[in-house]
Formats: sequence, C-alpha cells, structure tokens
Amino acid sequence: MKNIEVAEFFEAIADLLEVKGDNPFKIRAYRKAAQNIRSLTEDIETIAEEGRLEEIPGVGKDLAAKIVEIVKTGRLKHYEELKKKVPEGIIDLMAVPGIGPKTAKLLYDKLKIKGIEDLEKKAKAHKISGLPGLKEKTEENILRGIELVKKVLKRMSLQEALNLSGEIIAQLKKLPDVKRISPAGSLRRMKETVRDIDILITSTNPKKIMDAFVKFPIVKDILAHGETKASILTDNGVQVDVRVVEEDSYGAALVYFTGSQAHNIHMRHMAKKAGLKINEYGVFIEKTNKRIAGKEEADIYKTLSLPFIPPELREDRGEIEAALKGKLPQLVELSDIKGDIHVHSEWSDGEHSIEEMARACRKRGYEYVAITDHSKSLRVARGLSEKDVLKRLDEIMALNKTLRGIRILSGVEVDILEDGSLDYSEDILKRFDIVVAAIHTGFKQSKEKLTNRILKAIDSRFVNIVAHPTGRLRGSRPAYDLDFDKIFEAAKKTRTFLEINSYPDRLDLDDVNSRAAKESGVKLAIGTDAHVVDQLGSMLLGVSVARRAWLTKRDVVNTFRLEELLKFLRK
DNA sequence: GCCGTTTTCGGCCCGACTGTTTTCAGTCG
Repeated sequence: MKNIEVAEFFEAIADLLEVKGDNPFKIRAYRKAAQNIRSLTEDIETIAEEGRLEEIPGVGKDLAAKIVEIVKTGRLKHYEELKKKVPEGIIDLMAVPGIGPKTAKLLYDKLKIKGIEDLEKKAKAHKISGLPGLKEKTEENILRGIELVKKVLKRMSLQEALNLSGEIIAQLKKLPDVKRISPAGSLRRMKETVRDIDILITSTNPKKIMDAFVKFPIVKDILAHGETKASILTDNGVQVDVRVVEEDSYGAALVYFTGSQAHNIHMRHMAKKAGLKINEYGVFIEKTNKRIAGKEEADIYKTLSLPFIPPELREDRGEIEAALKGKLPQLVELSDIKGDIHVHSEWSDGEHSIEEMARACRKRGYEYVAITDHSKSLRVARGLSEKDVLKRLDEIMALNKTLRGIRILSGVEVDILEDGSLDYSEDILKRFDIVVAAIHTGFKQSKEKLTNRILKAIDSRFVNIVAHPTGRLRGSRPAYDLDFDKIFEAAKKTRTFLEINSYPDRLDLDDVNSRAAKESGVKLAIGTDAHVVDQLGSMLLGVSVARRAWLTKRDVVNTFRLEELLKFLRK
C-alpha cells in the first residue's frame, strides 16, 4: 500500500510550490489529488498496474505519470528538483500559526532564517520587526506561535473532543442571547481525531456572545476576537472556534462550518455551475443576489437537488455523486445496536462482575452482551486457564437463568499466538457462543507473517470475529501492515466478521478500511472492549467509524436481533 | 495541474480577522 506515500509526495510538492509563489490553483490540484489518494480504499499500486490512475478524481495525465514513477522507483524527480530550489527548513516555518508561505519566504530572504529554533532566536533578538510589513506585534505573535507549536496543537481523540465540546456548549447555552447551538467541524463529522473544536451559534446579538465567550474561565489565550467569530486556546492547549450567525443563516453556516473543506468546495462548484452562489449566509442566485435558502441544512442541499448528506459522509469521497444518483446509504445508528460483542469482566482484566456489565448493557437497551475475557497466554491481562473459563461458563449459565431482559453470550477474546494457532483447543472453543480472536503479541513481525496469523485464525471454524485487526493504539503503537485483500477474501468466504473496536484510542478498523471491507462483502461487528461499566458508552465512537465507512444496519452484525445473530455465528 | 450539458482554454469557493495599512495582503478555515 503506497497510497499514503504518494499522497505525502504530492503534499510536499504543494508546500514547496507555495513557498515558490506558484499558481495557487496548481497547488490546490496537488493537494486535492493527495487527499483523494489518501481516502482510496484500493491499493494505488493495483490501480497503477491496471492503468486506471486517471479515474481517480483530481488525477490527470501529469499526476498519473508521477504516481507511476513513485510506485516504480519510490522516488520522484520533479520533487527532488523542486526541493533543490527551495532552501531547507523554510517549509518548517509554516508550521507556526500565522506564518504562511509569504512570510516564511520573506524571513528566509531577508534574515536567512531556516527552522523554528532559528526563528525563535531572531524574534527574541527583535530582528524581525522592521522587515517590510512586519512590526512588534507580528514578532510577538510569532513567539506565541512558536510556543504553540512546541507544546500543543496536537490532535485529540474524538472522545476527548466530545467531552470538551460538551462542557463548552453547556456554558455557552447559559448565555441569554444564544438561540441555536451546534458543534461543527471535524468533531461533527466524527473524525477519529480532532484538531480544534468548532461551535456554531445563532443570535441577534453576536458581539455580546463573543465578548462573553473570550472571558470564559477555560480561556487561556485569545487568538482572534471579532464581532461574529472568535478563537481561543483552552488551558489544555486546545483551540476552540466559535462563530455566530443570524437565525436565517443557520443551515448555510452549519454546512460551511462543518466542512469538510473539500466537500464545501465541491458543493460551491456545483452551485456556481447552476448560477448559484453558496456562502455561510445562504444560497443566492448569482445574478440577482436573491437568497433562496439558508435556514436549514437540508434546504441548502435541496437547492442543488441533493438529499441531506449526513455530516459523517462529508469528505468528498463520492458522497455528492452518490447523493445525485439517490444512492446514499442509510447509515447505521447508535439506536440500531442490539448488543455489545466485546466486553471484559473481573474474571480477566475487567473491573466489574459479569452481572454488573450485563445490567449496564440492559440499561442501554441491548438484547445481548458477549462477555469476552482474555485467554490463558495473556498473563498481563489475567488470561483464564481452561479450568477457570469453564467455571466462568457456569456462572454465565446461572446468570442467564436469573437475569431477565438481557442474554449473556459466553465468549472469549482468544489470543492468536505468534505461529497463528489459537490459545485454546477446539474442545474448549466449541463451548462458547461467540469467539473473538485477536493479536496481542509479536506486533513487529513481517506483514506476511501477521497476515498469515490472521488468515489462520479466520480459517478456524470457531472464530467469529477478528478484534482490533491492525493493533493500533493512538499515540503509542502504529497499525501494523496487513494484506487486506487476502483478509477480506478469507473473511467473506468463511463468514468471519471484522471488528470495529470502539475503544477511544483504538478505533480499529478505521473508517477507510471498514469501508473497503464492506465493499469486499465483509460484515463488521462493533465492540467496545469495555473493561469497566463506563466504557460501554464508547459504542458511539464505533458507530461513528461505521457511519464514516458508509455502513448500513445490515453491514453491522450486532444490529441483528439475538436469534439472527446466533444463526449468523454458525460458520 | 485538472476539467468540460455554454468551454480543450480559461476558469478554478468564499468570507472573517489581523496587522499593517490609507485600501489591502496574508492567513486561516
């Protein structure tokens, strides 16, 4: 899979062209192509081999040739030549908020600044004020920007973003002039990580709201403070942008502020072709400037003869084309989920009893819950011996007799050992209602070995689900490389499901791979991997991944009623 | 550099905020 590599080449070229002051539309062409390549569900090497590169939106003759060069040689001559023309380190300067290509170039041309350290030194020595168009204020802003780059501006997990935005929205709602309010941006699109928090408000008194907002106790620093728009930094270094519009513009502003940028550009392009103009205030007839929509999001889409497109799909990954053809999927919803299929108890490394977990699931309205404790080899997680796992089975049977309103499925998260064999014998495995298999050791094996381990597990007639298939852990462990084509094929053939693990730092499979799985005919299962009652709530995150992956209810097996699920679990 | 129910050339989304400016460029989303 060289998709990311190709995208990175094009993004790097875009950066270099920007500093050179090249045609902005050319730069955008590179960025757009890079973005589309990133979200491909197919391997770009395959597409290249089959001569279908120009079918990728934003890729024409020129970029197709460049992709072929990258795939074949791992290098790109055009990039290397360009790099020679742009001094090293100058690109790094653009990481500082407030410094764009123009300023970066100016700093290099006049002061030979390359790199952020150098920039800091020169700013502290007041060498920057006095350059054309730059004075003390800019110098201060640059120093402030450098602090930001050093400490913060890291992306937070979706869960963290949901928590923080919830708090801020609750505070904003208390302001007297706030009418409607909604999260927007990548948070509303439920991206797996979020860089900043965007909030949209309607009010007839925007200035008052902005003035109050920048005085909130969580505000550590004000980045911008205008009449209708303000940006602040919280004490944890998270940027929060708030925008206020009038009631009549709520829908248009929500579309604009939710993005993605690529989705918006695509929409505005369509509007233009239809003689319309879209901005955050509404949809206007270009000639007369008459507003024809704005109040509700659905109205904006309607002016382009489109149905409402759910925020999770707004990435310009084909959702507009699908909407035009009436082929948008009916996305799975949290309320469709009938049970959690990956839950731990105190028998292994969980903190609550089976009964406590089951009762909590019942409270969530589930019909069933699979208790999937760890198997014997995973000592760090107090994996269960054969003897203990059978004792646990007795407890589950007893509970199922007394506990009404929910069915406890006896399950296991069985280790896929380093040679691909499973951590319990078939004699044991056959006693479970549901078997979830997962890799917890030997992450550093080759792509081939890891793929074969998973294939071997899929091949077992007792394995129902492969949990967290790529093993990634946000911030500590990257996803290992797998041959997904082979895995999807085997999973489809054997009716084995792949998990969307909802644990906030996992979200594994991710949206792109989940969508590829669906397109290969594989069904998915969403599990929380909860170790305490509270973590059962992360089901929302898993559903969000599923929605971003275009999954419908039928693509997710734990939307099935108990009877149907049990039928489906027989391989 | 891409793209085409007005086009193979001439377009390419659109506006807020800031800091430096007497009317706007740069940056950001």
